[in-house]
Amino acid sequence: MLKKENSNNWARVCDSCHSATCTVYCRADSAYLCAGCDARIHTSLMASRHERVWVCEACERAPAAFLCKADAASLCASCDADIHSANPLARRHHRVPIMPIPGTIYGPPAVHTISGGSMMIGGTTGEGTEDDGFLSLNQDADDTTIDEEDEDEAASWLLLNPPVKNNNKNNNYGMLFGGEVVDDYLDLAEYGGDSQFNDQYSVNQQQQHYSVPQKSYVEDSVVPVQNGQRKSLILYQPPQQQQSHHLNFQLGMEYDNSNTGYGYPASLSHSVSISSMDVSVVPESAQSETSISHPRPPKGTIDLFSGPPIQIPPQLTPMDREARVLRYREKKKNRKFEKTIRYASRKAYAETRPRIKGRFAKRTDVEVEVDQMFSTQLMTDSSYGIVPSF
DNA sequence: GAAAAAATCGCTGCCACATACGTAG
DNA sequence: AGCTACGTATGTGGCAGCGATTTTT
Repeated sequence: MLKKENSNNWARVCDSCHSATCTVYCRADSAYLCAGCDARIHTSLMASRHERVWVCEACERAPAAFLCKADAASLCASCDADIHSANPLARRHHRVPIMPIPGTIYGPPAVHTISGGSMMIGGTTGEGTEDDGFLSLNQDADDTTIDEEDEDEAASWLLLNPPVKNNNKNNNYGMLFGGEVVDDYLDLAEYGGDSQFNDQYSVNQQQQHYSVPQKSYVEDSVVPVQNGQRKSLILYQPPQQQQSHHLNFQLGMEYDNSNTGYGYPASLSHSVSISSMDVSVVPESAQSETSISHPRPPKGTIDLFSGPPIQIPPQLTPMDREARVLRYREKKKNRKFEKTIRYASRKAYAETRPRIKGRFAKRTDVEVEVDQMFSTQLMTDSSYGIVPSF
């Protein structure tokens, strides 16, 4: 909805080149700059310290004042007021004051000087990984937007703490270290299904290894909900776990908390809050695990979900944060959106099954006989049997 | 420009039944 | 421990229906 207004002819042009549409506003220079000019001007160390903010994505004429999480858009005060007073739904959009863009966003990565999750609000961190998109000069504005969203999404993960449901007195759940989230959060559904419970971190081990999932058929990734359900969960953290740990980061590696039997309780959900573009079809079992926001606790168990939300403030170091963002991006890149067929035999049967308006219909006796004859003949002709399940 | 209508899009539930899985004997 | 029988749960695809969103009038 914001983009409609972007197409107008009133977008402010770059004060430097006077040709391209501006994307950032430099407060030090009091200048609106396009991506190219901003990169050129602010690549030097001194200039990179200029405080800049994104230009409002709606009017493209004023510095952004707020970041709307729902729209993933930076908006000036005027547009923010207009857009978010339009209807009750819009009013509920979570907006935060926009933060200045740290360092140089187009050149080499800026040195991390900001710690903690709140640095993410502006949508940039100056990270310099090859694919993080911050950003080469050749990349266009769309890429910028995508990377903003990507970064913001990653940030939203980092800002949250994972739920830990304490129903096993011997487990530390492998989820928290010094108030921070261990792998399972960013590695949600790395292998899907039960396998996520195998992701473990060994406090006293320095070596890392992959936890081989027992059921590896679900490869889909799950983006965690940005707020709401998971936030409201109670975190438990054994005191000794708070002391220290090594975050032996390697891209794509799984941590191993071997002294945890299960990283997650089975009833814990990975709620999904993603756009329709990000929706991937997953097997029903996996889907159910990821879509039930508040599973009803079994009888005799304590409902840890019903209490007031308790949040432990994030204590991420910049290195931790960077590691997680990288891991998040890696996983996002490897996400699979195809539907995973677990049982080919069932697929084969479903495809041959008679339907009425798309629904499976009962087979008549004649159809059953014909089908049996057909399948028998096939077996004799080509040794065709039941499609093996996998 | 605003409002209403129409069109489009995306998600969800339903159905039957072979197969997987768990339990008891 | 291994086997069998039985009951229950799961997964599969295409369509209708619904709500949300976008486009047209």
